[in-house]
Amino acid sequence: MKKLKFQQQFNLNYSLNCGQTFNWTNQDDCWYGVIKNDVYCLKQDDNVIYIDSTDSDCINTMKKYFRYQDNYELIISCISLDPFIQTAIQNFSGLRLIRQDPWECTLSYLCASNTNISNIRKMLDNLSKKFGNRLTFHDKQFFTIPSPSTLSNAYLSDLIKCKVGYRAKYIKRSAVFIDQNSYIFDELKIMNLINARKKLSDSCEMFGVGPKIADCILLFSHDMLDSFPIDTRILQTIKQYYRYLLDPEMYKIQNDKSTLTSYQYEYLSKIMIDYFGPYAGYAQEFLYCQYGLSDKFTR
DNA sequence: CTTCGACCTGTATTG
DNA sequence: CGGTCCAGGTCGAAA
Repeated sequence: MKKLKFQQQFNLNYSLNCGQTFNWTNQDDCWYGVIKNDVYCLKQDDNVIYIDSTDSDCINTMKKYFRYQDNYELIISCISLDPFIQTAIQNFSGLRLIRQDPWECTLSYLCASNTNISNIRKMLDNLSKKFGNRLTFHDKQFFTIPSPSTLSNAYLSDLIKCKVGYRAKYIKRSAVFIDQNSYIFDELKIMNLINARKKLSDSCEMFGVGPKIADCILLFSHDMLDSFPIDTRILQTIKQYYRYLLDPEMYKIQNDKSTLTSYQYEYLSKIMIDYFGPYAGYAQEFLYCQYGLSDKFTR
């Protein structure tokens, strides 16, 4: 059992359970999860997390994973721009962005289109059980996220058995592409958000990755903290609370159920990033959580 | 550029 | 108990 003390605010539950990452489970009063090829068991007490793991270097892994070096207070002060987000920040104080492995993140969000969080978890769980490596820890079984090369060799019919539906072909083709072009993730890291999003969603063979999922990949696994993924929740939030930021001439998103065109997406993204600034991604995460919370209360 | 429908699946909501 | 809708969107076709 090792300890990691955060100097600034940190909340393990919010950070692991807010829909950034999908392969942590709460068992026996402890968060269990797999990163790369190791199992981690995490508990929080005040600003200390207690770590039990198969990873001998788990402290450093956790520091990277939870963005230990981020100046949280500074980031919060940068994005605390209006009463609505201030409320969200208060409700979810200690929520942090997570730094995921790029392929794990890509696979997760390939599963995320047009579905809900519990289903995303199931899809990833099925994929890991069928194609990942089994790990044993605390007499429990865990499975690694399957590698690009494993999934590139998988039969489409076996992927479909994992209940991923029409996403199977996207997963297969993206796995083939990443397996053969793994340098792409390094290339993206030195690009700016706009170009990286364009590259991921348009110009490389990442089928199933549009602008929203590209933004998630860039925010959660490429350190692009300005990335502001716009999903249905965030779109509703913008419509309700940030409509005043929009140019009424540009804002023609009246019909509720229609999804954003890429042109509209890029416009809204630019507006929100201009507003929230270089840490817009943190703002997005608070707004995302706030929407889920208020949703529960109004039901 | 936009609009439209199709798309797997599981749960919740209707009637 | 069966239809229907919706959930962290994307793709391809059509005008």
